[in-house]
Amino acid sequence: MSPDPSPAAAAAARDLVVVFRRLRARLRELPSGGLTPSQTSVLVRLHRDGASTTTALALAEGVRSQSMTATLGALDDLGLIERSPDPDDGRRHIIALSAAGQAKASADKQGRGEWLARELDRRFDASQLETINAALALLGKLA
Amino acid sequence: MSPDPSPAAAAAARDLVVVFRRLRARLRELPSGGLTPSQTSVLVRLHRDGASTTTALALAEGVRSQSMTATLGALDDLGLIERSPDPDDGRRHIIALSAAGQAKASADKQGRGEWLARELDRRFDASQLETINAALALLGKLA
DNA sequence: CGTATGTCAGCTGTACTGACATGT
DNA sequence: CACATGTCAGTACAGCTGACATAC
Repeated sequence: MSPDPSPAAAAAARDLVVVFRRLRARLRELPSGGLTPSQTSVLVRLHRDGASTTTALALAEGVRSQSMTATLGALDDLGLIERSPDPDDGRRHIIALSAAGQAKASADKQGRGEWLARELDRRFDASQLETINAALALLGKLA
Repeated sequence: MSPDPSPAAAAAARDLVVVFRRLRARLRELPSGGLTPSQTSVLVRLHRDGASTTTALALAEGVRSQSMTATLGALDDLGLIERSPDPDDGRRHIIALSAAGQAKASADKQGRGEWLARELDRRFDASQLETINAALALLGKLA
């Protein structure tokens, strides 16, 4: 018989899922230039951090490599990335933005890819952003 | 040409999706008694807040009524809820836990339904929980 | 040989839109 | 009549596991 959770913890647990579900729905209805949310996320990451590999991208996004393969396949079909063999390790492929991918990532700064960051700046001041980042750091430890 | 987002906002935007994706994956691998996360969420809500209707539950969970219908259909098939017509309004159905649903919701306090709340209590102190709740309140305004 | 990388195929969960029957 | 409630059907997205080829 474990004790009941504190009201603060119960409220947080209750709100976490709902808040995030609503944020995702909000993101989904933004202009995206025909890309899905996960595709946009990878495109923006490549633009920000430069070329990478399937496994590294999967780790950064918090998904399995098989899931990342699917996302990269879609981006490849759209001609937004280029997969070239790593000269140092034949198992690896270097994932880099194509010229079209570069252009799309830049254009997307006005769209979904950067919407959340701009919105956070628009709605919140520095101390509120600090609260959000502190909370994210805490929640990151749970996973 | 909008200005680049602040570093704090960019970091928050970057981490938000990944942290939540990992939390969901963590939740998914917990003992669930055969229920999916969305089913558990509705079951726990009915147990906590009492009987409701399809539309009210959809609002509370932040989804469309059609999506809630699917979740309720699954719970109904499992015999965990009962849908009875509202005597005051023939369009509405009262959604209530069955005896089996009551039992399952109680048992689930040790499982997924309450895991997050217990974990929050275990890992964090009152001021950290306050930070998390403050951040969730802020993020809720975005959606 | 065992290990790591990447891919393909198939499955599940979740929410969506559109269309519809029914009751207020 | 317009409007609200709930349902069914079809679709999209995103993650998963298992199996496999290839390279270290």
